[in-house]
Amino acid sequence: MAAKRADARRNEKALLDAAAAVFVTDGVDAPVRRIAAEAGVGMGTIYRHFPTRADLVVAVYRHQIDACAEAGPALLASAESPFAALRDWVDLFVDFLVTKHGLGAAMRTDPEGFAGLHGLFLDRLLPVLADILGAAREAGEIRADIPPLHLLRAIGDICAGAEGAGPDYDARFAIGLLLDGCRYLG
Amino acid sequence: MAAKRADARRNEKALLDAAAAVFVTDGVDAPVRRIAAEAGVGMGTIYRHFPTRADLVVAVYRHQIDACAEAGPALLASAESPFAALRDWVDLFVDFLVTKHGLGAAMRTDPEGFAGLHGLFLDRLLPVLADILGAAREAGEIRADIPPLHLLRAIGDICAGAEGAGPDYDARFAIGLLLDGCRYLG
DNA sequence: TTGCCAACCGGAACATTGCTCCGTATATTC
DNA sequence: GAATATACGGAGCAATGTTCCGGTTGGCAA
Repeated sequence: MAAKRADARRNEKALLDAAAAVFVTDGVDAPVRRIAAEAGVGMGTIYRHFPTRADLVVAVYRHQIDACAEAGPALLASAESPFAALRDWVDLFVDFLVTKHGLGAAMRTDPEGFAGLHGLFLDRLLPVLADILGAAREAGEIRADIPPLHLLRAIGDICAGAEGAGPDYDARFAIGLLLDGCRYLG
Repeated sequence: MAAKRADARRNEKALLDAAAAVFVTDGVDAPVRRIAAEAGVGMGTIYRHFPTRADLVVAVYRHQIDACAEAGPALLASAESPFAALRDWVDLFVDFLVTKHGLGAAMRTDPEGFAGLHGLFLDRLLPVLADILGAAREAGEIRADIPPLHLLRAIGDICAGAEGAGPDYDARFAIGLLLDGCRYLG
């Protein structure tokens, strides 16, 4: 594992910065050429560093996902109850998602390509949500049969769909409904 | 309003049939050329009859949406309770959505273009859902503050996201959670 | 410091796809 | 059967993803 050349490292960082900026304004579907231009590099360079668009997306968002994951235990410790912690953490997750224009649609259009990002979500966030759900279940606040995967996906899908839904629609209401559904004991 | 020429009518029907077939196999994002080829017409013809892809999609799915809308009152009359009718009708809606590969992603990628389809959903389905929700509310089965639009969108988004989610994920579970959330009284 | 080579870069070139435009063909009418 | 309006087909343009290779440069050895 030889060290990369200095120009390679420089270009990689330039690409990450450029991609982060362009993703915010143009969404994750932004043309490759635009990202390359923003970074001041050629087409070849972007494909050499990030063979697929998903590789670039993963690299850009990885630390944000990590931050969300790491906030879980703290919320569980500080919140009034496990269910309150669940609400807080879901809020955090939603905050992350709503700024990612087109991410959901992109992941749906090209599921194979985004397997890496999908895996990142599952590896980092699913255990955190599972812990919080477990605590809430033990406290008797929610039903026993809520699979964390189902809750996580549904929240992600609702956020993805909320984009550009007009001002009279609030994704958080539907997500609140979902969480209330977890507490419906029948 | 002069009558269309015979060949024009024939081609329009050929296009609708071809589009319906191609949408099932390749999704609503299928290349225009493929649909034109399947119908045995040229590029110009498809764009003359259906200026935008959404026009074609709307034409293909309109009667399916109508059928779903018209089933609402019957379900409300025959089901055990308004909430049971709600569940039945949502099942119908989900059945419709899960076979429309890529529809959700397409509507998200190009919200303006699919305004027509979106309007169709709102015009035809929203009143039906509103009626059912109203009956359930009057029966005291659900909360009073559930906006039909929010429920409809959330269901659509979850279905859209469920596509290609792997065998260990069931969109209907999350949707059941959503409906249970409607009955959580607090 | 200088020279060499592997690593890296840039962008031209190709493939796919959405969409338009116009010369040609045909249905309809008289 | 001729005239006319309508419709058709597909070539062509633009945007974008992706690959490939000749040229360039950073890092190391002498």
